[in-house]
Amino acid sequence: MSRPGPTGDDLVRVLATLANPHRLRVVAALVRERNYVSRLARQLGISRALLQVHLRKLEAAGLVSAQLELSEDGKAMKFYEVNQFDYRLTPDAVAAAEQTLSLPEPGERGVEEGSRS
Amino acid sequence: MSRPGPTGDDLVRVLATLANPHRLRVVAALVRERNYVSRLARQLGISRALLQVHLRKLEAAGLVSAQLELSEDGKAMKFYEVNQFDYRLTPDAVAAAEQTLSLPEPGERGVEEGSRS
DNA sequence: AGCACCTGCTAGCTTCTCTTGGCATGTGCG
DNA sequence: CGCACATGCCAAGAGAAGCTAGCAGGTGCT
Repeated sequence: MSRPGPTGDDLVRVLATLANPHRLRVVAALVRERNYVSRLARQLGISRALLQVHLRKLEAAGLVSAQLELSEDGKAMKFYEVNQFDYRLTPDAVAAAEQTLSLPEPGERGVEEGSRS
Repeated sequence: MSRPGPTGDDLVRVLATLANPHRLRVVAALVRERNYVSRLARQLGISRALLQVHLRKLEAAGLVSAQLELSEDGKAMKFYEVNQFDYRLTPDAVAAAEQTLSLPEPGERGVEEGSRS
């Protein structure tokens, strides 16, 4: 129950987002501690530009969220933290999500069978 | 407990594999019915070559498995079916998996802090 | 033989993702 | 002012993924 079941498209987006070592590390790091971009970048050992891209994707997928804050010494820092989420991957869940996928594109198929045998 | 918790790399592989509309449809189709390549391709409306690539990836990720069988009329057909799987995606699960990721690559970070403030 | 169906492989084009490097802005401090 | 640190954006190259088209082999039926 609980989740109304994510849209097929949503699921794909989330999976694609999480299917990356860097983003996995980012999420893990944010789970342990709320953090701001520059610091996070230093800790993870990656460039800010790169981190930002990943954070952007994570945010777009709804996995993390950010809020701009001012440090004591007046600098503006963007803090990120993970959102609560819980996706379950099972054959049935996949089958359910599949039904809410957007257009496969061209013509449909019904039962294109009926020839041999 | 149950699941020993998938390796970070495993998780990434599975997520990357499932993060694709076609593969999601393939899995969904196989959940409903065990099927062989050519027929599945027809039903999904995609080329065999393409389907094979996706099936290969799904198999590599351990999500489906195949077995070669002979139809009554002697033709060799490769049947695919979904494997039982159950991955859970939560912040903590991600944090746990992250620890078993292979080499981030270059130098580690410890506490590269310690400058300002 | 010719046709219908099954399987498998690959060269090659196209498209998307990742990642770097540079540049711009703003604030506080010596 | 110049330095350190924070944010943001973007052009461009490298590499990975997706997809098509074509060819190969094999079996059974008419």
